Amino acid sequence: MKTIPEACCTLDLSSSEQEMLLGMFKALSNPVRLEILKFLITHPGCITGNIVDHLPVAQSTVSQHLKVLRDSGWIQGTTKGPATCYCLDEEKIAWFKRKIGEIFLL
Amino acid sequence: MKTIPEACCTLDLSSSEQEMLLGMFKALSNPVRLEILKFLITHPGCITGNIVDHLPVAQSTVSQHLKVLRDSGWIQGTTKGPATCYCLDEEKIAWFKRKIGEIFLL
DNA sequence: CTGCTAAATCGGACTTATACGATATAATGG
DNA sequence: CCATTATATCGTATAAGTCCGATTTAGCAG
Repeated sequence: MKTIPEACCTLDLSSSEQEMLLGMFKALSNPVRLEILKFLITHPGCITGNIVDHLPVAQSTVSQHLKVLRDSGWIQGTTKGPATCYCLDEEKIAWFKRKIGEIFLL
Repeated sequence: MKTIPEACCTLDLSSSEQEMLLGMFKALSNPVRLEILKFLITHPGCITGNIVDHLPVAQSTVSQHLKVLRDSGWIQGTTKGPATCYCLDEEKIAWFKRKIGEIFLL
């Protein structure tokens, strides 16, 4: 027999927060993007070309992945002449960690 | 000119840990699965049918998503008669939070 | 303005993920 | 053993993601 259990607690997460979270999870659901993020953790301020040299994929592919990481909030890119310099987006990452902590109060 | 910056730090993450992390990110990269997880946070111990009633998708689809969430480590299912009772996998979630903290030491 | 370097975007083949209905499995009650 | 209830799995159509080479955009030096 199906008995719907009572909610044991509430969970407030606005739809924009949920969308943000979903985007951040989606961005890191790809092994190449996780590798790029790992590389940027140990090599902050790298340019696209450094990342291309470090990975076995084409330049255009890396560029697409960087866009996903930028759009989702994990990294920030700043133009330095003809190159683009990438760093972690510390504010968004701190937000992510905080939200995960709030959602999973174990 | 491309100058490869020095690594500013190390990041030790075994390949099995990385795979685990990737699987957990991948699992929550889908809006239906995020919704299921949210429901299980507020309604621990629900059975599949409760989740099916709560979402606008077919039973077979929910069952597939539950499998992904189980395989990735977010939830645990225990058989209770003909039904399956789902809860968060607190140990794995704690591991996830810890790893995220270790990786992003901001 | 021209040439050079770095990165981004486009177009397309190919792979993977998601959804559904139909069917199979599994426990329980009569 | 048969019917019922609850899930899980299968087959498959459609949608989304990934990759590459080719091209475009953008900054800078001469």
